Amino acid sequence: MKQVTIKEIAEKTGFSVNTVSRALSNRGEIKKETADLIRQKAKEMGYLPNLLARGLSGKRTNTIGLIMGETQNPYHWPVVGVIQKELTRRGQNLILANSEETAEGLYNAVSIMLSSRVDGLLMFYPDKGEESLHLLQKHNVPTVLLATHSNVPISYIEVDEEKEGYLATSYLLDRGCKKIAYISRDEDTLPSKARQKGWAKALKERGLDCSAVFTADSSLQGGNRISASTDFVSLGFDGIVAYNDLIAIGIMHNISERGYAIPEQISVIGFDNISYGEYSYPPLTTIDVQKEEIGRRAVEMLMGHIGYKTEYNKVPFEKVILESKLIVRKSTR
Amino acid sequence: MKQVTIKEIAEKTGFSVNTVSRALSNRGEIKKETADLIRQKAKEMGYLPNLLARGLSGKRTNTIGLIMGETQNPYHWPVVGVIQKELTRRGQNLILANSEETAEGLYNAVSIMLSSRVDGLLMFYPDKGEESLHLLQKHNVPTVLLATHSNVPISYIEVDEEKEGYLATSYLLDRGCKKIAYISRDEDTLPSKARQKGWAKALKERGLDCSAVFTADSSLQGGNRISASTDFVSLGFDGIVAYNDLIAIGIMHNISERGYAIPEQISVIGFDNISYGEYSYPPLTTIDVQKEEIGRRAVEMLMGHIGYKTEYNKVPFEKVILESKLIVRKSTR
DNA sequence: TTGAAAGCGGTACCAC
DNA sequence: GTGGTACCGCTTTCAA
Repeated sequence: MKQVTIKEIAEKTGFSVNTVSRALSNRGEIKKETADLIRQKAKEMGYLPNLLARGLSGKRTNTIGLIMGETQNPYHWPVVGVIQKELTRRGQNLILANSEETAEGLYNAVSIMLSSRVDGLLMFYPDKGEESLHLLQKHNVPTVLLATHSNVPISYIEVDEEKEGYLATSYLLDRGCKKIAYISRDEDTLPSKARQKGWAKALKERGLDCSAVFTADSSLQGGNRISASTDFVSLGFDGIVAYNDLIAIGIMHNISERGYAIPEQISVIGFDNISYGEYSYPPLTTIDVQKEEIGRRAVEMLMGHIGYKTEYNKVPFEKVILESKLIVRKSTR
Repeated sequence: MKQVTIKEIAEKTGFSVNTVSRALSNRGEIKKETADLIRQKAKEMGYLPNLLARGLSGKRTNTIGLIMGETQNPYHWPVVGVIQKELTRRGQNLILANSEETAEGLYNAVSIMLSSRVDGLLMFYPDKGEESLHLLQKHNVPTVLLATHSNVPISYIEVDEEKEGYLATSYLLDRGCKKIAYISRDEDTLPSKARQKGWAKALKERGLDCSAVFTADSSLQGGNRISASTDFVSLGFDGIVAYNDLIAIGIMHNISERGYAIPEQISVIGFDNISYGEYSYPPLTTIDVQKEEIGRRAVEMLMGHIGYKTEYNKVPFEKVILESKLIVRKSTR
């Protein structure tokens, strides 16, 4: 079907395109009856605004870009879910792209967003590809980083991962663990390093050795694999701090398969509090990151920045650090 | 930063906007040196095409819409993942919207897609809101439904859920189960009904009663809850066919907590083969739906339809039914 | 092979 | 309050 345009509505109603335009975007001075009549007619004709045209001529596109990385990590979805909801609620549309977790992929994704003339951008930043961030800055696009920060002054909502690592490790220590390994993620990312740092700090405080660092893919399989190739229990470990829940659950699976008892012989703790953790075997003790809150705050902050930008033509720098808390379940003694 | 336009490039290079346009979208006749020179200059100036303008004047937007429902169901993630990858590979952009799983939400989502002038649409159809589908038809937008079908002639990729239900139930029966319950999802959706039908068919074939239908939310919690309020084992059930893996895992969790042994006292089987299933306790026997394949085929089909439409100005109707297969793990005897 | 000019569907500014 | 009109940035005839 040929799309109905405001011009056609103008012809049918006898008003000018200008008047029709204002009636349909309820803006500017216009008599109420005129507006009602036009809207009525528009509805009848099945009019749907052309967002491309609107975005091209207007100052804003009412479109926000979201760049994801690991689509398969359950951690991200609750964040994406609230972002979607919050944006819809505010009448903003959403364009999605993926960084493929490479610098090049990120650059492409950012370029697409820029080309799409998004009003603002939300991204899970894979802490590589600073040039992408510079590009963003150059184009002056309001951006909020989700659950990370960068060296470039771009706003972000994040969590204090080092503190999380410290919190988790201290808990294991308090419960009597003596030899605790840290499982980092494959590509050493900022959050993984930060949690490791917190882990090391807690161990050092008690005069313990902090060299037992292993590496796994950020996935259930990754956890399973590292445990399959490394028999933590027989190596004398009685505690494992895994970079995230996915890895932790993978490890637990393998440890149980080997016939060891969790938490009696070894405690396992993860991070993120993904929904599945409550249903793993045993239910996973973890550090809860306020995922929904990250999404909500990020959208709020972004909208604020967009407003600020349209007013003063510069985008502010702002940051928020959210508190995480321990969720004790059954994988730790 | 002010965006660079082709007009500016035209001024700098001394060519006309037309020539620049063709050089940048490598289209039409143009001397190679001219093109190279223009592209070079464009790069230098940091030119990024304005997709809004391009979409407005051209025939296509190179943008595909994706409408999701349950963002939180892991079942969807791999599908979305490949869709994203496949679209990126083909230079297509992605707009995301959510139906909130209501007819109204779906209608809004579809409207946004139409307003965004997407070339094509992919959707997880929550089998309600036929009017949304009619709207789509009216606007002649190529659409492929993911993992469902509808009464409206719109193309789809789906699985034969009834057959799946039959397959799962028959397996339990073959392994000696005598009394098998079906857990449907809260809102009786098409796939849930279809699997139930298959379950009933298998039972009837053996002259068994098929009235034991319970209902749960499509979530881990939902499964846990129904099992918490209904002690299946003490009611004499020795088998459970759950609408999906999420519910199945939730139920297993609760059954284990009650102190019953799976599969010795009761077998549990799910559908979808989500990644958690391999790591649940016990590892879940399930029916594998080819999730990546659904995404891949859907994109392929959609692109085909878009091409067809630009040529003949009508969108074809096509359907694909994918085979599912049993994955035996440890939750069934 | 290249250029001029007319849209694409809206918005916004300036008259009336 | 309403209408005329010049754009927004790009593609697409049609000429040259």
